[in-house]
Amino acid sequence: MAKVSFREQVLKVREDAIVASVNRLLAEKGFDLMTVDEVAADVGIAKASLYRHFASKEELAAAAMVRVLTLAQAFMATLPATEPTPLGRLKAVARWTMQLQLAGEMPSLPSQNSSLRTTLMGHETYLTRLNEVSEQLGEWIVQAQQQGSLDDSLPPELVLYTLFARACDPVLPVLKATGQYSDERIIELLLQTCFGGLNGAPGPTGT
Amino acid sequence: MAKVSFREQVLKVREDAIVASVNRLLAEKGFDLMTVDEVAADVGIAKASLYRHFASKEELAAAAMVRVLTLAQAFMATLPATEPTPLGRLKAVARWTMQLQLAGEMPSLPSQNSSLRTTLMGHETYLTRLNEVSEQLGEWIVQAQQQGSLDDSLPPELVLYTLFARACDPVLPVLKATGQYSDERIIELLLQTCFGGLNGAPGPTGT
DNA sequence: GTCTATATAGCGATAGAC
DNA sequence: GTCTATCGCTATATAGAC
Repeated sequence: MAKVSFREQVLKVREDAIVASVNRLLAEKGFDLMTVDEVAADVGIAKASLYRHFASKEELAAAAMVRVLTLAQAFMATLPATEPTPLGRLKAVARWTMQLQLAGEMPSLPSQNSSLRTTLMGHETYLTRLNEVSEQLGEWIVQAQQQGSLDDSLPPELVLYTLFARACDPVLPVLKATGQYSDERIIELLLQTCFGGLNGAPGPTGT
Repeated sequence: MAKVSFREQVLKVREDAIVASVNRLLAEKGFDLMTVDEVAADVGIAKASLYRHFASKEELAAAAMVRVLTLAQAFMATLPATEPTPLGRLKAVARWTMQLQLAGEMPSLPSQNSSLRTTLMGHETYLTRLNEVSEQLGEWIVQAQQQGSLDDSLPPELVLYTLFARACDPVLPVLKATGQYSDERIIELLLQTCFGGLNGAPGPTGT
């Protein structure tokens, strides 16, 4: 295992550079508009060389998703030390995803592209990472509901899906485009609408 | 003006059929994956005939958006008779958009496709309709905030964008795909998370 | 393993007959 | 105004030299 380490490390560095480019381009243009030629040009290699590392455009996107999920896992692992409450950790994760989006590093995949979904649903590493992240979040969600800091009338999976959806909420780029708000203010506003809702927390709920 | 009415009415019926097909296909596959060949096949005419009515694929999508916005306007015009409060009207609109999505008739446009955005930003009818709908919603938003039924610390435009975003929220199809919830339940859950937030209304806000 | 050059295919749009 | 047939372009993916 240590024998081929040098060549393999060089390879890994190259592939990391590729995935980083893919990640940025996915965030900037989305999967459908991103072309493999662009990726190759951005990395500075020929397209054919790219296909030596990844079998298809879909595999490139999957690698970028794995990268982001791994980053999320690393961030979540630090939270028990800084955030004492489950709700605090969930909000910290939501804030982290929004910061990623503001930084132009949140890959955006169309929910409808079937060839891409097929690849993702057959991609073991992606599924594993997604599962691990979901498990950890689900744990915190249930704990927050038990503490009464999250609405326990909501199915935990709905809360999970909502957090995933807010990670790529189109409201964020629209707010950003108005130029009226600082990045910090955008994040605070979106956290407010996500967790507190539009009604406002202490006010009336009904009607 | 009355002279050509018959031929023009025939034309209009044909075009309505085209736009209805486009609307359904946009909801089903999204703009990027929808092909003009499919539209022609769905309507039952040749592609060249389609291009006699609409200049481009982007114009087709714009027509579908105008259709939906017009339907929304018609629905909103009925609300003062049935919904006494501004918040009630906003919730009714949100519910209506979710029903449209559940019915498979909410066209989904990518927020990133630039050629499409260019066409939309130059499409007078679309811009007018969009403006009218936004104006009416904005009015109700401000009223609801004044009554204390919507959080008045949120910029009204943020509330507006949020309502637009929830109209095509990806959480809805995901919930639907689990098969665990009735359509009515899905709508209630999403209204709850949108207006009441994840925290739950009477509970603690901070942390 | 990286390159240049090319195969292959799908799609938006149009020509031209009727 | 509708059709069939086709153009022209772009993008994924691959062949083959080095």
